[in-house]
Amino acid sequence: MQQCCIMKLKKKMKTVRNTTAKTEIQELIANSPVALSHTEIQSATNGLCDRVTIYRVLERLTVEGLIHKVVNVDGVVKYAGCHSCSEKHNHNHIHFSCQKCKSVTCLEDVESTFKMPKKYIISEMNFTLSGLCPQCS
Amino acid sequence: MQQCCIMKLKKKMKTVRNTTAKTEIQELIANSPVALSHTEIQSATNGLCDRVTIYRVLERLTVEGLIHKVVNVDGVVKYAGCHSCSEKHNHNHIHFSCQKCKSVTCLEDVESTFKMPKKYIISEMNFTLSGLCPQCS
DNA sequence: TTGCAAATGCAACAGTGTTGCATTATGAAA
DNA sequence: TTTCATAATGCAACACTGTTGCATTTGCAA
Repeated sequence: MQQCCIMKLKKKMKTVRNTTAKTEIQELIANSPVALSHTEIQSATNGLCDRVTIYRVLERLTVEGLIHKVVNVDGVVKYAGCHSCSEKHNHNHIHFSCQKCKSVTCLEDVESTFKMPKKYIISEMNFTLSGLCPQCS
Repeated sequence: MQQCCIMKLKKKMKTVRNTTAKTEIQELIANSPVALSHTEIQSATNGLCDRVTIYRVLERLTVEGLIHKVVNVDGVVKYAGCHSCSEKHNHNHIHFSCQKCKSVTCLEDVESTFKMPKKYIISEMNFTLSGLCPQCS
């Protein structure tokens, strides 16, 4: 009886499946030097799957910690691959948004320091700089 | 003749008008301890003016440098009053977004330092921390 | 008080993201 | 290899956010 219940619980565990859409989108983001928006991914995949599927794949990849979700200065949501997150998944680096070519890049080697004097509990950071990237300046 | 031209040029200069909507929205934001979204402003003003007018007033106030436009970690656009910008209008301070009560506050006394090793030209910053505010922690 | 044009209201539109539901297809177990 | 539960997808429809055009209203300077 007890074992029966455990088996039932085990069966309830969600198993992750690898699909064409998921694989291609993940590779696209991983191989891109800049962060990509949903629209950009949709154009790049070119009818690979439905608009909604892209949203759901991006959601899944973000939850699984395989990609970063970055909100731009303009409020545009972009997704970037985890390049230096092999040891520990880390969202807390600075992103740079170019005002000319609209590219968003992760500045994973730039660290920011600041002191919080008040009783705030920090769990997430989104530091975005905006200006001109080396290509456009 | 010369003077005529100058007068014509002067006439072309856009004059700013103070309207009920602009005044009330500006006061609402100035008196709020947290940054407000368009929806929150719409609810607070309660039919004072059209939805579109609020967008246009917010745009105008931002351009005139009377309020700050802040993009949240979630991508939600909020507007905050300029409290310590009397001498010099300054957008480049840290904002804190509470995950519990959803409030966004300006941490104008917290300064951040970082070093940029690459050839980036920085013109704007959007530093947003997310977590629990003193009231919710 | 008059008149220019800044500001508004309304309608319509575009972009982004979500949800429900029927259908497809993945991968583990038989 | 085949079977099958269910994860994942496609489609339609919806909600929310922000924009644009245009006729009308209203602030303010002359």
